[in-house]
Parts: sequence; C-alpha cells; structure tokens
Amino acid sequence: MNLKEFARQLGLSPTTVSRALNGYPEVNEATRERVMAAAKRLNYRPNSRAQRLATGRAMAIGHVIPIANKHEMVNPVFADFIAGAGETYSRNGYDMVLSVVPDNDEEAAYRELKARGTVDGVIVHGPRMDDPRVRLLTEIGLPFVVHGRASGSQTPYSWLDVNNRRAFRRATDFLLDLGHRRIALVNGLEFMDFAMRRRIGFTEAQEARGLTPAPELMSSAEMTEGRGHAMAASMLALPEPPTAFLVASMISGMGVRRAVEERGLRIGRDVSIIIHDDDLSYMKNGEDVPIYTATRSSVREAGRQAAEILLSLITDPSGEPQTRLLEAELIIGQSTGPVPAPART
Amino acid sequence: MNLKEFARQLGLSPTTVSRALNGYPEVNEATRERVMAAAKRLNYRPNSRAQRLATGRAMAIGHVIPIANKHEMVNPVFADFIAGAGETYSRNGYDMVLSVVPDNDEEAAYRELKARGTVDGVIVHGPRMDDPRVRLLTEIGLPFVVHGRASGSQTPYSWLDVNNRRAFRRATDFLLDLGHRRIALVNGLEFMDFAMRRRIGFTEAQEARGLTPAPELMSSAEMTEGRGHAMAASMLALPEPPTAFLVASMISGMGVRRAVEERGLRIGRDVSIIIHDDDLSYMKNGEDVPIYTATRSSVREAGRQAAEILLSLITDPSGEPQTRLLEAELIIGQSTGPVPAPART
DNA sequence: CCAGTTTTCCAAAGCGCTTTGAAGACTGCG
DNA sequence: CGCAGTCTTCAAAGCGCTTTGGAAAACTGG
Repeated sequence: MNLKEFARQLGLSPTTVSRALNGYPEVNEATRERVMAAAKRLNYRPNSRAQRLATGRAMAIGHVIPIANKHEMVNPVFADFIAGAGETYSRNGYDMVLSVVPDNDEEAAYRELKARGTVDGVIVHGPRMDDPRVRLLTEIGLPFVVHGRASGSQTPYSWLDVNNRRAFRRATDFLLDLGHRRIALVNGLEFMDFAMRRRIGFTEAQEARGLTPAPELMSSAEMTEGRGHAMAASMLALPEPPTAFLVASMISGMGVRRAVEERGLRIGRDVSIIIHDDDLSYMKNGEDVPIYTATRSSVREAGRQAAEILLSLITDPSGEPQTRLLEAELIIGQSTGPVPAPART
Repeated sequence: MNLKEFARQLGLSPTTVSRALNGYPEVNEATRERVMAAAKRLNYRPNSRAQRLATGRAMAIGHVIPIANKHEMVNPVFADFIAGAGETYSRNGYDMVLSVVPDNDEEAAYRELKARGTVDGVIVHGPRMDDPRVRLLTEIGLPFVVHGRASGSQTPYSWLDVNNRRAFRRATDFLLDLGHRRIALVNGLEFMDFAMRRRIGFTEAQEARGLTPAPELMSSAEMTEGRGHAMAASMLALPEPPTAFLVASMISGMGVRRAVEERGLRIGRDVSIIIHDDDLSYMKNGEDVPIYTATRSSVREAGRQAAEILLSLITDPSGEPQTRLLEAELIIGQSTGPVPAPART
C-alpha cells in the first residue's frame, strides 16, 4: 500500500495525508486523528526509501568497522557501545548502518558513505593519536563524533571520552596509598589514544610522589586474556616482581588473575589488581560485590551520549563541535589490599 | 554531483551513463570505459537513496537486537557474528542495518522493517524453542535466516546452526572416557534452543552408557562470569562434588575456573573443564596451546555463511528454505585430565 | 453581509535514479 | 543504392514520498 492508494481510501489528497502523518500544523486535528487511525488500521507506513529520497536525508548513522586482513579482533566493547547508541537512534527514528571493511579501505568507505548519501553522519571508533579520519571527515563534510579522542588533531572536532588519565591516576594513587611501590601497568596498545592517556595518568601519580615508574613494569599489548596472562606472567617472574597490577580491561584482568594464581599467589592479599571496567553487560564485574577493584565507566552510556551529540550536530549543522568528558568512578572490590609485608625473597 | 549533471559533462544521456555504470550489455565498450574513468575522476557515485527507490530494493539486511527493559545483556557473540555477516554484505554491496528495540516491541520492529521497505531480509538471532518470529516473518513475507534453530516450528524455514547436541555429546564422552562419573553441566538458559540441545547431548552420552545424570549437577543460567562462578561454587560445595564441568561458554568458564581455584583445586588435575568456544576474536582460547579443552565453532564463520544463505534467498525468492549444520571440533587443551583417584572425602 | 483573515486542503513539481520503448547510426547483402 | 538487421544511444515515464504555491472553505469583525 502506498500513499496515493491510502489517501484515496481516506478520500483525502496525498498532501494532506503526508502532512497529517508528519505532524504539520496546517491540518485539522480531527482529520489528523482520522488519518492516524486509518494508518494503524490499514497498517500503512510511508516507504522509507521514497521518504529518504524526497527529504534528502538518510535518517541513518554509519559505524565503520575496520577488519584487518586476517584475524583482527572485533573490539569487545563494540557490542555494548552499539547497543547504547542504537537506543538513541531508535528513539529518534534513525537507523544504524554498520560497514565492515578491510582496514586499508577505511578511507574509501567513508568517502562512499558520503558520496552516496547513505548516512547523515558517523561515529568514529578506536581513535589513534593524530587519527587521519578526523581530517578526512572534516574535509568531506560528513558530520561525526569520535568515541575517544584523537590527540594531535589540528582541527577542532566533536568527541566523547572517558577521563582515562584521571581514572588511572586515581587508581595508581589508591595503590600507592595502600603502600604498593612495585606497581605494574598492563596496558592496551599505546598507539591507541586511550591507552596513551592511561599511561600518562599512571606515570603522573608516581612522579607526583617523587617515584619513578620502573620500565620493566610497564607493558602494552592487545587487551585479550592471553596477552594479559603473558604480560603478567613475565613480570611476576622478575627478581623484584610487582605487588600490584593496573590492568586495562576486564578481559586482560582475567589473564592477569590466571598468571597470579598459577604462581600460587592470592589476589587481594599477595597481589592487588585494579582493572578498568567498561561495565559491559555480558562481563559484569560481580553481581553485588565487585570482584575487582576498578575504574568504571559504562561504555553503553557512552554510546547513548555520543549518539545524542551526533544527532544534535546533524540537526543543527551550524553549531560548534561538541565535546564531553565522562569521569570514571573508582569502585573498591576484593582484588586489592595493603602491600604484603616484604617477607618474600 | 548527480547523474544528470555527470551525464551532461560526458555529453551522454543519463540513460546511457546509468547503463554503463551498471554493466548492461547494450552500451559500447569504449563508451563504458570512458564513463567509468570519468566517474572515478570526478568521484561520481550514484545516490543510494534514489537508487533504492528506483530499483525497489533496499540493498540492506536487518538485524534486530532486542534489549530488555532494564539491563538485559547484549549477546557477547553478537559482535563476532556481525563482523562475519558484515564481510559478506560488503562484498555483495549490501548494507547492514541494526535495530535496537525494547524486547516487547520486537514484533513491531519486524513489521515496520517490512512495511517501510527498509531492508530486503533479516537474520534472526538467539532463537527460542518454538520461536514466534519464524511464523511472523513467514507470514509477512520478509526473507530471513535463523542463526540457530527454533525447534517446534511448524513451517519450514532457513537456518544455520552448530550441531550443539553432537558437540556436547562428544565432549561428555571424552570426559567419560577419562573416567569421570560426576560430570556437571553449566548450561546457558534452557529456553534457548541451543542450550536445550546441548543438554540433550550431555544426557544422551551418559544414558548411552547406562548412567543417569545427577540432577543436582545440571544447572542453567545466563552465560556470565558471575553466574558461572555461582553455579560451579554451589556444586563444588556438594557432598559429592563433580570432578568435571561441561560449560556453555568461555565466559562462564572463567567463572567456573575462579570457583575451582577458590577451593584450592587445580584445573586439569583435580577438576576438568570443557567449554564451548565460539572462537571470538577478543576471547581466544589461548594463542597456540588451548587453555581449555573445548568444543569449538567459529561464530564469525557462522555469520559469513548465514549472510550468504540470506542473500541467495533474496536473489532467488522462489527457492526452498536452506539449512546448514556446522560441526564443532573437539580441541584438547590443558583443562582436562583423568579423573583423580578417589582420595578425597 | 462582505472584505479580510485564518484554516484546511489540494495539484503539481520535484528528489536522483532505473527502465521501457523508440529512434538514430551502422552493418552487410542483394 | 536501399533495406533488413544489429548496435548504440536517448526521451520520458515512473519509483513513493515531500513540499511549494495556491485555491477553496470556514471564520472573523465591523
């Protein structure tokens, strides 16, 4: 059923019906109700393809997911971010379109999205330092919001980020207050902007107390269970092993836990662990009592808010870039405790 | 730049240009090359909104993600499935559109997708037994492929599934062969079709040897670390605790591991664990040596293949429903070993 | 009761593409 | 040279909606 036929059945012109459906004021309230009721009854919905062509808007937001040629991983926070953003989109009548592209085609993917008018804007995921996508998108004029930040970008741009530096600084301070001096950093890949900021927070906290972070206790790799395990295992094998770990994610944290337990050490007593907790729905840090002490910030909420920013940018294209910095909370769990008496060795 | 203007610059009619671009035979090869070259040079891309209206095809596939009113979790395998399906879509010029909807609106979401013509087909995720979506989609005539199966459905439909029953039967047999007799099942929610099949495989293997599975060793819940931990912890506290666990996912498995270690038991020696491994890119079961013995089946590959089936269904709507059953492989890791001598108690 | 408003509705022109039906430009053959 | 047959190109009619510019109808107040 199309508009023409639907209007005919109502004895109205397509114009009036369209206006009634879209809430324009120049239609009698009684008429509008009649139209609305009939639409529901006859299950009429305007064809979205026609609507998009006529209005010139795609009513869709793009998310480009680059996949490395072989087995690059899908970012595990992705699902939750998407869920959050999707809520916002649905509420506002937008669709979410995902493009999975080989990572060397990413630029082409954005250009295509713009040229074909498939979406009205995009969210940029996993920004690196000085990320080229910022310039590209600014140049081609496709509205965007970065989830995270791209330090070093010349042009201003919209972003939403967690205050990673402060989060890791606070976590480090917490460990220092517990007496820990051999604190290890099990970081994500440090060309990622967020990981770089976390390292700065980690370092700053120690330097503020006149301490120098030991280079052998700072590691960075992909945030998987396996890599977390490997990094922790090798550090625990050092002559002066760490008494505490600051870990980039829940998943790496599980690897660290495994490494600690393999050495027969007790978490929270022999070794303390703080993780960053993205509050993923399928990876809860305990039900009531947190398992890990953690810096927590909901990535789902980040998705919701990033989407809101993007939609407002699209609605009002003249506006300034918008930025939003979320604070992580430090939640105390069972994985931390005072530094053990230096009995060992 | 639109087709009309682009054609004018080339000194051709829009008709010819359109045909050249779309590979129709009735255009001179020399002309086609000239058009192609110009398109690249001037960066012309047909507007997808107009194309979709004119062709009557959406060139998009929908994935509906239901979110329960409060904090329902996002399925952790979702990201990898999407990545796999997305590869197939991209290769074939299709977009992927995700709809995040409150779970009580799911039916309405499908109806809307159909009525508005936003997508050409959908993938159904997380089927339950006798899933109502199968009938709904058949009824409204929206092509679909189920990821998993919906046992009890009357009408035939297309699906792609892992042979969950056989996988769990083999895993159980493997444990039985190692001498285990107190084997626990830490299953997913059993109104989910895949979980129900796994339980059948688990039970069958034991019954085939004249054994009766102990009811107190069969549990089912959401597949989270926390729930896995809780189920395992309570079973380990039984007077006759299990010597082996068959676990529905890597994540639950981590909870089981934690419970085992909390009791001071060693995995692979005191207690064996087999998990089902979806081969998620961010949740690898070890780099070279598998951490867990596991039934493995790549959910990413499932995504790729399910998408292929759906596209073929769309291309040839007259065809029969297609089904595909993937076998999981049993891979041997470090988490299993012979049943310990009955020294305990 | 009527000119002037305001309200309510409509005809028709797009949006940028694809596709049908037809015409023009070439062939080869008698 | 003329014509049937084949290639190549084009004009115009949609696809199903929104939106502009009016016109008709329904209210106003003097």
